[in-house]
Amino acid sequence: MAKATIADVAKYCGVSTATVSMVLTNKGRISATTRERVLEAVKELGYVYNQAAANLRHKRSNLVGLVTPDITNPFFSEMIAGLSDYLEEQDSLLFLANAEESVERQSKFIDSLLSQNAGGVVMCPAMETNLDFLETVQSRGFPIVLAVRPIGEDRFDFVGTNNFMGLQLATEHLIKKGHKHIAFVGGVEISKTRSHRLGGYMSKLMEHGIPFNERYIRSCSASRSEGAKVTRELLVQHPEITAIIAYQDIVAFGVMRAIKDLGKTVGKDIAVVGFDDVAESADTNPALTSISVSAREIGRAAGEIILSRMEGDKQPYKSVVFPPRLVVRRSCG
DNA sequence: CCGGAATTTTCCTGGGCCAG
DNA sequence: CTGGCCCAGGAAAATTCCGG
Repeated sequence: MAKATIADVAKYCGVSTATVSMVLTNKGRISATTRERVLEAVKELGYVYNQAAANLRHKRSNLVGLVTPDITNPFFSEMIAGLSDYLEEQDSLLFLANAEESVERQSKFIDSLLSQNAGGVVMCPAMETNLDFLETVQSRGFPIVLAVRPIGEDRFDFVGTNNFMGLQLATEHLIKKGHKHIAFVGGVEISKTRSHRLGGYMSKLMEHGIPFNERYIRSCSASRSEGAKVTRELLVQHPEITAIIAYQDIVAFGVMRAIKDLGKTVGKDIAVVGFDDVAESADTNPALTSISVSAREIGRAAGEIILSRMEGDKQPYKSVVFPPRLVVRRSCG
């Protein structure tokens, strides 16, 4: 049995499809009796409003795509929660893609968004993303909002945080507590975000006349185990280190584990600061001091921009940058 | 009988029109 | 006026058509 359409409803109660449509959308002038009959027929036939057909008619779409490099990363989960909250409030729908840092998967996803008549996309672009491709897509009327990953802010709308400042806050905090041997663990070398954070770190060292030691800088992928592994090596080679700033909280969890494994105490022997202020960070033992970047807010703001672009907002590209905050917990003593 | 061309179907909307 | 219908219109798949 085929799905009921507006025509079935119309036939069932002896009116035209136009009338049914007007009842369903609360437009036009419909008598109360007709309205009731139509609604009853809808219930009787189990008719479900076909939004896709309506969008086709309107030449618009309520579908928004989201590309993330890693949905298992709690930072992105938070961001997605913010975005999907907002879209839901606005009766829009989210299409999610987990691109895993693959440029191919990313562009394939954009192709399917286009063919699904989606209205736009929020992207946390993969690290080697080709901006020309995105710009072409955008110039053909498919709005794109870049989020989190700071690349090409001047050619697209952007929502994110100030990574430079975030690491300045973290570094400053540790320096004020008297630390001189502060390491930086995590992130992958090609990441622009990482360079910004490193920049913030170095600027504060310099400001306080602390020599920069490149052996204190270690990269690793975004996982606990990697963070732990790298930290074990680091601490064995450099026992003078008294503080570690992790590129992100997940890595910080690994850092803390490694410190414990080496028989030292987090917050007493070695201070740890994370980045992202993921929910779990308040619950670790000791709780993790972290840089909060309001991932939810970033998600919401991205949603606001993409929907307004989809409605034809032609203003120049804008950047919304949420200032990071230092959240002090026990991991720094 | 084939392959490409033309038409219909699928869904819904809304301006304009018409009959009480 | 009021209440309701006609019909075009939009993309692509499904179907029909038609000349060779």
